[in-house]
Amino acid sequence: MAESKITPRAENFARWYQDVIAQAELAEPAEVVKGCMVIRPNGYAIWERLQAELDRRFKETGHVNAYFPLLIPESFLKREAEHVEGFSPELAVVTIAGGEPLEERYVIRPTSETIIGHFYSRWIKSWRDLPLLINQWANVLRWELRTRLFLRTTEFLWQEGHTAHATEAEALQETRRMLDVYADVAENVMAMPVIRGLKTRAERFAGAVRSFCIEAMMQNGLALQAGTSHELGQNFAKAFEIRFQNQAGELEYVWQTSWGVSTRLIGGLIMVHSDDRGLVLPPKLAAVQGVFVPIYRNEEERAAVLAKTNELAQALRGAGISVQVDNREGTTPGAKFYHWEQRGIPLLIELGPRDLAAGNVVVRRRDSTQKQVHPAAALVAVAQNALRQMQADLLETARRRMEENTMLANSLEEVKKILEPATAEKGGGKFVMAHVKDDPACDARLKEFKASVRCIPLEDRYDGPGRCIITGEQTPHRVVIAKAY
RNA sequence: CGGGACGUGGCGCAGCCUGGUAGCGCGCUUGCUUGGGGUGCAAGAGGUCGUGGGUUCAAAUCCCGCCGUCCCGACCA
Repeated sequence: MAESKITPRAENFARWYQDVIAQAELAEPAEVVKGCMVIRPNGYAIWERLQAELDRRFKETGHVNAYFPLLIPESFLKREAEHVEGFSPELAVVTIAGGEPLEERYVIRPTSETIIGHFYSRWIKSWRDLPLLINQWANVLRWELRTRLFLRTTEFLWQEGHTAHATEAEALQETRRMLDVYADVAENVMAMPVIRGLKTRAERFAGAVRSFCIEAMMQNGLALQAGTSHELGQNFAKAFEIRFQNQAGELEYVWQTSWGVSTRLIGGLIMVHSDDRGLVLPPKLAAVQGVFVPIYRNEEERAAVLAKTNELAQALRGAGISVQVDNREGTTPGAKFYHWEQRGIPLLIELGPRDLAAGNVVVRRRDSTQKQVHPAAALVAVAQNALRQMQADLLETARRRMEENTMLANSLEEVKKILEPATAEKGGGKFVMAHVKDDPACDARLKEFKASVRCIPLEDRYDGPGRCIITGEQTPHRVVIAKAY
């Protein structure tokens, strides 16, 4: 905490981001393994809230949780050609165990398609076994060259859903359904607007037929892939011999999907909402939605103020709002205000002798600089309303920012010009909508100036055919181009 | 792996150029004080200066090696 009071983001966005994490006590770089992180209780509470929201939706869609091994025989990875090619550069491999070199090496899972495929081949025999809808909460490890807390760490926490279906149509439907679940959580829980889309062939998951994603815009205009849902076709089914007997008695390969979101979401949350005073948590994600700061000068006032504070806190809890009373001694109210602001608590509620005498409370929303005085008797309704409104406002603000920073371009030069000032600084980045063919050669051209096709949006507002700005060929869609994390 | 910077109490840094046996801010501990936006004062605890070697009467400081970290690029949820 101390002296660093959050670097103004305009000065250095990367530094600002790290400061928010530090001030809010969310995470630290691990000291033992390069590029890993220690998620502190404040950060983990956010993850638990996300888990709860996701799990609830998974249950509604009929998924069950299971767990598969951390170590995967290297030969499993090699069975799907594209998959191993895509992941081998970033694998950590176990070569020695029990004091001796292993005859077969194990990789630490970068994702679990292969080992789950291995078991699915044993579990699935009949059409009656389908669909198989399993989710796993796990840690995975990818030896990335560069890391950034939450956004790209060597080890990260995620959920990975792995499903098997009898038909291609059903698998596609599943892929889209889970993409919608992700968009729902991003927008309605995290208040982070996203664009649903399809990845280009160059960007799709190694081993997938098609990859769908949700893309979000950070406050500096850079893009963040916030979740993916893959249509795996029969690629892994063929590699792992996952077959079932259909109702006609014929043996068929299953159609699979996989989908995941990770602790990266927390990074996105920070970069979308937080400000120079620290973290900003949307009410639905805050484990603690409100904190009372009692104010008093002497024992008599202390007793009266604390009594009233506790009474109001109970009333809020009774209404389903999670609140805490900051009754620490030896810390001044001002210090407490800063403390909770940095940690993103949505509502700050002051109660002092003046309020007590007038029957009031002072309420401030984290996303506002204004204090508002309300009758204490109305606090429950005021708090409920404020939390609801704050949730809506955060989404609206972020959505407006994304729309205002999205522009159309009709040539590669225009794209380049729009993205040129894009640096790590606030407002530098943009989303550019342009016609680009789904062709690896086009992806390569954009890469020349560090941009990429983030997705081919599913929403139709930017839709419509046109000529590719690179090849001149007719393409059916405008795509989202941006610089990304 | 290329290009840059940096390793000094828990955190952030100064000291290094011009060698003389380590200092500041924050945090922490104790006491008083204060309390409606980071109270103030006082007294404390805490460091073999990343590491190995060299030069020297003497090295945080100069020289060489190694290790590690961060930033920029290639890779990527």
